[in-house]
Amino acid sequence: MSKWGVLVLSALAAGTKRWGELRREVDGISEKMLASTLRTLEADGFVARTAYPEVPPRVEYDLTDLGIELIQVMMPLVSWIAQRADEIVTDS
Amino acid sequence: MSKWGVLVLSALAAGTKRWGELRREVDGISEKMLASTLRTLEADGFVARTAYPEVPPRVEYDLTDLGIELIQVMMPLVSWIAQRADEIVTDS
DNA sequence: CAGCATCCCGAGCGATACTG
DNA sequence: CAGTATCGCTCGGGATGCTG
Repeated sequence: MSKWGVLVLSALAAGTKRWGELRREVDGISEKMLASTLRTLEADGFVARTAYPEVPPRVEYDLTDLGIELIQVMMPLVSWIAQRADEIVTDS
Repeated sequence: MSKWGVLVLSALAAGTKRWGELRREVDGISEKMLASTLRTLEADGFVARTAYPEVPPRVEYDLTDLGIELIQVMMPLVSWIAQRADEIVTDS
């Protein structure tokens, strides 16, 4: 899982999100990357996708139980890295 | 940090290791990847490199305090992934 | 609105060979 | 023993344009 996976997961940690919201909230992500990231996360069972047969179309994404477990064990690491970011020669 | 970074860090968690030991213990890593991984980890301050001016040359690697902190927050995630590996469509 | 298709480029990385 | 040098290919991922 890439950097984008972590960011999308973090965004969804706050609750259900629509495609457009994710696109806006996950800073710097392209449509292509958001799409493929979501497909991967869905395939891995971390997020659930719900499409509503409406016009205009509405699609919602939220974390599965597995996804919730994942961000819970991932959060300590992420915040630790965030805190230590200054001391570390950040890669990108 | 890549997959190799995690594996090398994990190997060093058990204590000081020499180049050859790491090469043998980190399964599947090439010399090039071990070299560049170690250089990155050293630059980021996670591992310390100690070269002894002997013949034949001997170089030892061990975790710094920062590196120890890192694997401590990383371990829960790694072991969680290891446990759930079956349920997840593993990528590579 | 929520995507998919295509082109393209550079970083990542494996294999192999060489060195102090 | 502990690396460095070079080649070549794969793949992430940005830009752009199209669709139901």
